[in-house]
Amino acid sequence: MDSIAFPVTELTSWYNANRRELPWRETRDPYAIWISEIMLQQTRVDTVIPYYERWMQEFPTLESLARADQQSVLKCWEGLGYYSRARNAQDAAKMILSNHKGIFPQDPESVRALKGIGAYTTAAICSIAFDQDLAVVDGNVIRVLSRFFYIQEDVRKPSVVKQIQLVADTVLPKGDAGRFNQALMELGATVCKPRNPDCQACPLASRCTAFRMMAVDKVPYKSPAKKIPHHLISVGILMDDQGKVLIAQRPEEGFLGGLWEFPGGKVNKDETPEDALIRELKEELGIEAGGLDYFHTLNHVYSHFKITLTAWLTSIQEGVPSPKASQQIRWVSVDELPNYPFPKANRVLTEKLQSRFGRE
DNA sequence: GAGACGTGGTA
DNA sequence: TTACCAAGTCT
Repeated sequence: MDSIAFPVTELTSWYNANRRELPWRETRDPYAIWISEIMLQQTRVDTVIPYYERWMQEFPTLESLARADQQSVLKCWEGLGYYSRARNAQDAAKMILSNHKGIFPQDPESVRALKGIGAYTTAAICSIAFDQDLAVVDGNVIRVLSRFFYIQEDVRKPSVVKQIQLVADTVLPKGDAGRFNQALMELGATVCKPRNPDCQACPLASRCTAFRMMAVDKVPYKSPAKKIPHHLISVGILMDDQGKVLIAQRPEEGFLGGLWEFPGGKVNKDETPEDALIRELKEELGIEAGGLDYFHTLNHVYSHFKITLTAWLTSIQEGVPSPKASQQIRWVSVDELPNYPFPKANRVLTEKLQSRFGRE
C-alpha cells in the first residue's frame, strides 16, 4: 500500500480556496460538530443548515440535550427523517453525562461506543474536533477514491467499502486529517458529483484513473437497487363533539418511533379502504366507528416502501378508545397539532385539518 | 451480508 | 414519473 500516491497538496490547496462557509465549520466544539455529522448522514447540506441552526438554539449544549424532553427533541428533528438519529443522539448525550462527566470523549473507542455513531462519524468527529489521524469514508470519499484509483467493484458491498477504507487510511496525511477529510468530502459534494462530474474544475483530474480512462460515468459501480413495495393505507380522523381529534403515538423503537399519527393501517387484499379502517379502529382501539366522511388522499415514499394513504373523518359510535400497551393516545384540538412531532404524511393531514377547522 | 430506516431534490 | 441519490448506523 506504500506505493499509493495521492496528490494531497493539490486537494487541500483546492479546499482552502473553494471551501463553502457552513455553520458547523465556524467551531471546534465537539458537540456542535457531532450534531452536524449526525444530521448530515444521508441528508443534503442545504436541508441540514436550517435544522442545525434551530437545534443549536434549542439545545446549545450537550447537557441541555441530555436533559430535554424526548418530544421536544423529536419536534426539533421533525421533517429530517431517520428519526432514530435524534433519539440516539439524546441517548448518547445522556451516556456522556453519566459516563464521561459531561465532557465529550476523545478516544475513538469511547466515541464509537456512543449510540448512532459508527465508523464514519467517529473518524469525522475525532479528526475535525480533536486533530486525530482517522480517515473518513462516506459516500463522497467512496466516489472520489473509487474514481481516482479506478476501483470497479460494487460499492454497495461492505467488503468493498472496507477496501476503500484501507486506501483512505493509507492516503491520509498525518497531522492534517481534519482538513484533508473535509477536502475529500467537499470535492465529492461539489465537483466529483455522482452525475455529470465537473472534471474541468477538479484538482485531481490529471492523475485520476477514471478520468484518464474516460470512465467517470462507469465508476463507482453500484448494483441496482431493489424495487420497493407499495401499500394502501387507510387512516381515521376521529373527531369528538368538541372538535378534538384523536392522535396516537408510535412505539419508541422502530419505524417513526415516538412520533404521532392518526390511527389506521394497511388495507388488505380483497378489502376496501373503508372496511380496512373500520377493522383497524376495532383492532387497535376497540371502538366502533361511525360513518366515514372522505377527507384526503396522498402518496408518500419512505425509505423501503411507498404508500397511498386515504384519510377519513369519522367519530366514535360505540366504545371508549383503549390503545395497546405500546401505544399512547390523546385527544387534542386541531390548533394544538403543530406542537406534536408528526411524520411528513401525517403532517400533510394536520395542515389540511387546520385550514378546514383551525382558528386561523 | 442484507434489510430497516425518511425526506426532498434532480435528471 | 420513476429512479437515484445525500457527510450512515443498527440489527
